[in-house]
Amino acid sequence: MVQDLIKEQLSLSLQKLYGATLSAEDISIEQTSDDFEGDFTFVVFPFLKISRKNPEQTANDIGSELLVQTELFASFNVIKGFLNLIVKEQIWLDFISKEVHNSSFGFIEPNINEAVLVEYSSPNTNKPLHLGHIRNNLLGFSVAQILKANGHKVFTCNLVNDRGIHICKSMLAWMRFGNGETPDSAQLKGDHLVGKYYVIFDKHYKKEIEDLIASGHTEEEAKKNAPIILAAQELLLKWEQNDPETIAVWEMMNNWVYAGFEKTYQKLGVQFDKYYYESNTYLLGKEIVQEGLETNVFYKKENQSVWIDLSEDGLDQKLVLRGDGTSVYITQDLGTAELKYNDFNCNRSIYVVGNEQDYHFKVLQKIAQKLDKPYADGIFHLSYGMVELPEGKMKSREGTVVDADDLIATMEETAAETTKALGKMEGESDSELQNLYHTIGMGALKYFLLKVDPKKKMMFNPAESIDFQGNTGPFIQYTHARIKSILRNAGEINALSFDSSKVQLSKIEKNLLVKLYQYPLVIKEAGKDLSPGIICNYVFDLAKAYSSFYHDHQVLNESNLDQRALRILTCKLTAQVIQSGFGLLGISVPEKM
RNA sequence: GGUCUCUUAGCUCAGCUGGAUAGAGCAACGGUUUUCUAAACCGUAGGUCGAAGGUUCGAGUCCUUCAGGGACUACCA
Repeated sequence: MVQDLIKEQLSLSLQKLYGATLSAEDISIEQTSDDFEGDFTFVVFPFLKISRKNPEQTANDIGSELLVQTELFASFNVIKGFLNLIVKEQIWLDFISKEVHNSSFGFIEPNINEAVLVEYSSPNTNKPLHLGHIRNNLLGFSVAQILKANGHKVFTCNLVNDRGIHICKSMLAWMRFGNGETPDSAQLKGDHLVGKYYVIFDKHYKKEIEDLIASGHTEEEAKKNAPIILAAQELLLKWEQNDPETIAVWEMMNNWVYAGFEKTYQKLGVQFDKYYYESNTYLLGKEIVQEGLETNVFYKKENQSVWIDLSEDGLDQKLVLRGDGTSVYITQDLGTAELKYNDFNCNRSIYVVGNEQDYHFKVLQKIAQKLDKPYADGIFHLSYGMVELPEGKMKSREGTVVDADDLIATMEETAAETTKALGKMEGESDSELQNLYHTIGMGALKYFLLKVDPKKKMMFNPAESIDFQGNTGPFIQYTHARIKSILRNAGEINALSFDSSKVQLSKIEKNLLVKLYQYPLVIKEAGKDLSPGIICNYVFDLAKAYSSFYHDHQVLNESNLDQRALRILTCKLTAQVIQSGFGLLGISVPEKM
């Protein structure tokens, strides 16, 4: 990369002028801001102590030295302590000639030794997926792609929370009020049907609480002693005792849900290398608890419950096993962590889980470290913020959720309406159009969710539908479609080349080439931060740079054939990078729209 | 109460390890199409970066305090 060459040269210059012994890695340069002329900027303020001259003089000295020393630069200018370097145009021209034929431009060579496991999605099986789950799924999928692009061997898994009191609630409601209803008989996706009974349960539960309070009980008592919640708890107990009838209902309803989830996953375009089910793994952690007791990492209280004291680490005392010997959440996670390590042997394990569980994962990692687990340091909680609605947080029980399937359908409808209104796709077949609507609708939704920094909570206002203009997925998809249209009309382009001495770069053209040039760095940065948002911002900038270029420059009608070839190749690489970048986000790009 | 986290334009968000005059999109206003897709392009307007101190040649970015939001702090998962 040019940046590296420049740093080396700067290191040499500083050595020569001031006797400074700085390696290239110690030197940082930045992109020159748009308001100034130049490609790269070197800030000299930190070096005034060794130059013992004023900022301008120092920058000029270094600039002059660089010009004699290397062929890289065309010129430089100095403003205050900022040395702006302009590299020779040939650099950019060589770059496009070379990379336009590289189909994996920007990707790092795979390295088998750097295996990473990404766990994401991890739904409960008592209700359908909502907008928050979509964010989780898209993040997990995208992060996995980004890590692959960074050369890691990546596995993905989904830990399904298929057991517990919440499922029993849906089961109980269905057993009491369902009259044998099935997804087929109700004409409802399985996950929605099960979710329906979760809501029914809650309705009855609330009613019973009200009645109890009316008859003189406190709210707390009422919540604990409502007959229906007691019945649900009894059902859980039966489940744990392997009662055949209970297990049968549980399996049936879970299978309904899985069939429903599968459809949603398909629409979202996510998939997993392996599914884990808590019903299979929830007992595993107990062995680890035993192990920790033997090494005195854990201790037992009088009532036989097992704890760990993390107060020295700034955390609290934490229960790891109940007095009756049943496991809690952390027990299961310890077991699952061990299992995942045995299955995949990854030195890094990323958990894509909401930030409400920050504390839980701190505890999990701490415990693993105290137990000297080889995977302890590799545990990483990719914590993302909640999606909030204008009226606050989403709550399934209260019905204030944006349902995943509904939202996807709405996005596709909007895409269809917009496409029809523009009337550019007349004459295409129905199946192609359906595909296109899906591509555009999902493009809008995915981009909308991924462009926000994962760590931050985000706002979604259902009343204002997701935009298709400006900084959006469809705008970038549209940019791609326009390029493809040019390329279709350009004829044979694979053998195309140009003579650099016969072309000239306008400011806009150069800007576009420089943007393309940055793609590999962007992939690295996104990989380091595990942030799809970085890719979004970059691809948007690229699309904008291209749109400017497209508006101001003719491609196919350019009479200078070398210039024409250069522009066609620039178009080609731009389309390639848009497609590649969007691929990292799980968004596809249409040929026409 | 304690721990963590967030606060940038009317709205939704960018702002890389501290660097030049804080940027986009939407919304508002104005302009651009006989020429490769106007889901586009160009422009105008919009800001004490929550507040106050501090560190630094330089702070939206680092530190402290405060204010306001959110999460967590269960023998729930």
